[in-house]
Amino acid sequence: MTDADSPAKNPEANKSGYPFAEVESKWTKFWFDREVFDLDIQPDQPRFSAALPPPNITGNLHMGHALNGTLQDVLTRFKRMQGYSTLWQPGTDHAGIATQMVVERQLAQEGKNRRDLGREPFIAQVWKWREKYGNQIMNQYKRLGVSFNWDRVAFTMDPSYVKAIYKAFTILYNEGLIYRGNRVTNWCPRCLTSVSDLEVQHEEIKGNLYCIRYALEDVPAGGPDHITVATTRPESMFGDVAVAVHPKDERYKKFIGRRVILPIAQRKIPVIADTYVDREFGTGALKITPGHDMNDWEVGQRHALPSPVVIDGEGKLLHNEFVPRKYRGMERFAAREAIAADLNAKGMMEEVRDYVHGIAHCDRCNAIIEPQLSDQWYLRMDELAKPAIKCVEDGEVTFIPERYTATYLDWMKNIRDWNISRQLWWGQRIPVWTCSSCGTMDAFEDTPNSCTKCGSKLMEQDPDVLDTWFSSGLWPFATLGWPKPTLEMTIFYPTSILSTAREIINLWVSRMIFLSLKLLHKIPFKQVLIHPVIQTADGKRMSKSKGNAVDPLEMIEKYGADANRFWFTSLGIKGDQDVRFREPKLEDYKRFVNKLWNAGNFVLAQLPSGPPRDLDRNHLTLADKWILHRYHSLLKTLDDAYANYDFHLIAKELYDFVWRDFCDWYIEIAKIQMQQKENGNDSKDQTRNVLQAVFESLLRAIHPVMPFVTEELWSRTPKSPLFSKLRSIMFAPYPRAVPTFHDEAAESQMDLVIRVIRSVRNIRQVYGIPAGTEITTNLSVNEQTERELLVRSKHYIERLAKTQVTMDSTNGDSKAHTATDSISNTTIKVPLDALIDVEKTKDKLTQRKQSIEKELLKVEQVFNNEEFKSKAPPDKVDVMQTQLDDLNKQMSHIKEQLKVLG
RNA sequence: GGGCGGUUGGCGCAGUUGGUAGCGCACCACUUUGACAUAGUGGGGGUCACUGGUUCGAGUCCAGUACCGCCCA
Repeated sequence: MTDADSPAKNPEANKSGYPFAEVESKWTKFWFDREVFDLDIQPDQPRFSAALPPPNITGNLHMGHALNGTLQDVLTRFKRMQGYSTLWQPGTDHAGIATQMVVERQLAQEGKNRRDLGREPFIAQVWKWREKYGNQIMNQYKRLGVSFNWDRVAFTMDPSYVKAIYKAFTILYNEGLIYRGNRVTNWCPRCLTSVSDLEVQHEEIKGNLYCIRYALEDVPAGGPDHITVATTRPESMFGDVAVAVHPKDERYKKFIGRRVILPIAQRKIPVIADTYVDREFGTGALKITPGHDMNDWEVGQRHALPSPVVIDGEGKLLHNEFVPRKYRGMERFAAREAIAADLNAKGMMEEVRDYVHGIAHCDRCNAIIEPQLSDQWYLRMDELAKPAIKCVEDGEVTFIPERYTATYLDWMKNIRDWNISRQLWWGQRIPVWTCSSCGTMDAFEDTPNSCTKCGSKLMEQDPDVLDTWFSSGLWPFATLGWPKPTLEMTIFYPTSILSTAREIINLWVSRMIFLSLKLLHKIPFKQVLIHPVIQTADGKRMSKSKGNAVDPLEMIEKYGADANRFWFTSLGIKGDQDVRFREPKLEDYKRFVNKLWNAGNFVLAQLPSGPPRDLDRNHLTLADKWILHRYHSLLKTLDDAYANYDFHLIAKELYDFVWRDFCDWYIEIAKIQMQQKENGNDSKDQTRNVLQAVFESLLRAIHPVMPFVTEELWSRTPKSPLFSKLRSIMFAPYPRAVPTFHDEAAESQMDLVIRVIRSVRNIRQVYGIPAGTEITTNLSVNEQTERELLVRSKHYIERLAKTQVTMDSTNGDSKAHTATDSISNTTIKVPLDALIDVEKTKDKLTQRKQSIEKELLKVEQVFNNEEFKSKAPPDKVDVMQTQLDDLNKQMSHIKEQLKVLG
């Protein structure tokens, strides 16, 4: 920093307002050069720790990241300033499917695919990609000014991290919690892998309900010759093994146990009874296709039926004995059309109805999921879920807002076994080896040299990789070095909070909880903060594919990081579950930063260089006491707001204090005081001391929310030598409310002065008195202390209401036109003389009279109710009485004035 | 189908334990006064979605209805 950088000494810089881009790049560089973000463990201090939900390496920073990053940063900076030893763990996850897809797309452009390359070279290619682009999102976070421990950015494919995963896997495997299962899973025919229940999105699709006739093998005399089956998926019919009806369905009872002939294929299949069938759906008769439907698979298991597979991994009909020759190799939707047409031609298609239903889509590529029978690794959930439910029910882990507890518990209590294998190459390969000689299969933390049973060197590793969520499920402890007993684990685990989006509660939060409880016998975090979702201005979900997503980096460039952070903070935690993006808000907060900047430059210009002097508490003016009182009240409110994660309150309170109390009132009064001789002393020095004390401390109070502008201003603010030694404002103590600054009297006295000032300003405007015109205000006060207060505060009123003030003067009473108002025990009179337009004034007064009448009516209604007086608490009655008196007084003044005007 | 949110001036939202409805933007009028026109000052604008209940008193508590949205099946 040189003097030339200082806008306070460079008026030209002021013209364009706060130069956020320069300030941000300057301090980002400074912070990283000085390594302020490196972990600094102070074992004897209280601890605060959090793990950043690791973004996907293929991703770019979006609004959700920016919001969540800001909220965590606000908390972390706050705790750090409060003296906590803090750890905020950043990093990324390897995103199996997403990353593999990106690299495969790259290969496709060169006309290659991953199989041409082979597994090892392909993985090498992915690593190359990751070295080049994988840290993009972390760099984008820098623009937000987040105070991660940047020296410890982690990655789920780091060697130490992979060790943790293999450790976790073998523990679970050896306890029999991981098993190989053959069942129907969600299969993505585009990604060519299975995915878990949570990785499919149900979307409403307009389709058809096909009602197909399955002929009965033996037609009973006089009876129908077929059963009509309703299905949305005729293409899977060659895999049918039964027709199911409800056992109590009178229509079909007589067919149970008989056989029908599968159309086209001409295979005979039984009619079975199962309560799974919904009698209301379609015709009440269902085709059962265990190889391609999860519910059908369960029905098939119950009835010991086979599970033929008729569609392959790419969604094409198979070349096997179940599929008639004509359809083999046909794409599933083409096959649907062809089969429907053929059934129709044969008179087997009874009806085709329009039908809207939810269809599972792949979360990653949006292809329609093909449920398919396959061998997968599963994590057995019933035993793992129990303690995970208990720790939340017992309040060991709490959700904020509390209502998300229900979301979590509901999921945990109905949890199903988790498919943890993926048919991909990018990821942690499942650490299970099978001996080619003796067939022994086992899990290993490290690659085995030979079979533990027969000693053979011919060991073959399972080809699949683990679900990415399995690895991110270990995030809070694997990043701290588990299973090694590190200092970080001892000090910072369990972490203090986890802040994340609600859509990820089941996908990630729940998995971290049960894995941590199982592997470490500890909860991973004490609190889970669920932040709102940012929607578009018209309340739609932002999505890249729809092109309606707002880029936070663009917004940072346009409005500055601090303005964006202030906005994110104002969105809070406890309010709505959804909030809307509205650019004008960023404009507002940009102005707010500018306001603080300008106020800062004014204050700094007033202060002498060198360390500040202590406040002389015995020589404070009313306004001094008032601003100190207001400031310490603010600190108290902020303290409570932080404790409750009321982020929107933090933003609102800071905004109001800076703009209203500090700028509008105190700075304006400080200007007066710095010109005024008071009690024979020059009050300038004392006012400067108050300005310095409040402003310097205020910067620290704002810092967690807006690190850049506060760092810049604080670096130029005179402060105690102790503070001057610090590398950054982020290491300065967060200000605490000091009770001795609490001053109710100053609050109410200043409030009265402000109301008098406002009354005079109002008279000026209401009567259309031009700004340049001199006016005189006469105050008559029928109460001694109030009178003394106003005499003492005369200079504030004169300057801020632009008027001369006389006390108890009769001068002006003789004038024809006088504006009158009353506040508390004070009557305010402004002689208007020929300054006004009589008709216009009468209109205004009549208007005002009407609005007071309205208010009076309301208050009187309450007050005249006898039951109110007898049943309401006395202090409430007093308040009402005062209100009533005030309104009556105002009313009589208006009536008087109207009379005067004729 | 189950669970959960929301509905307050033109727009976006605040409203802690029930006690004359607030804020920002926009709007109208006045002001370029030495921190700031990205500003200052004043003003207009709402029967708090609807119905019923509890209460002296309901935006606030209870029950139901409607609409919008989210999650799970």
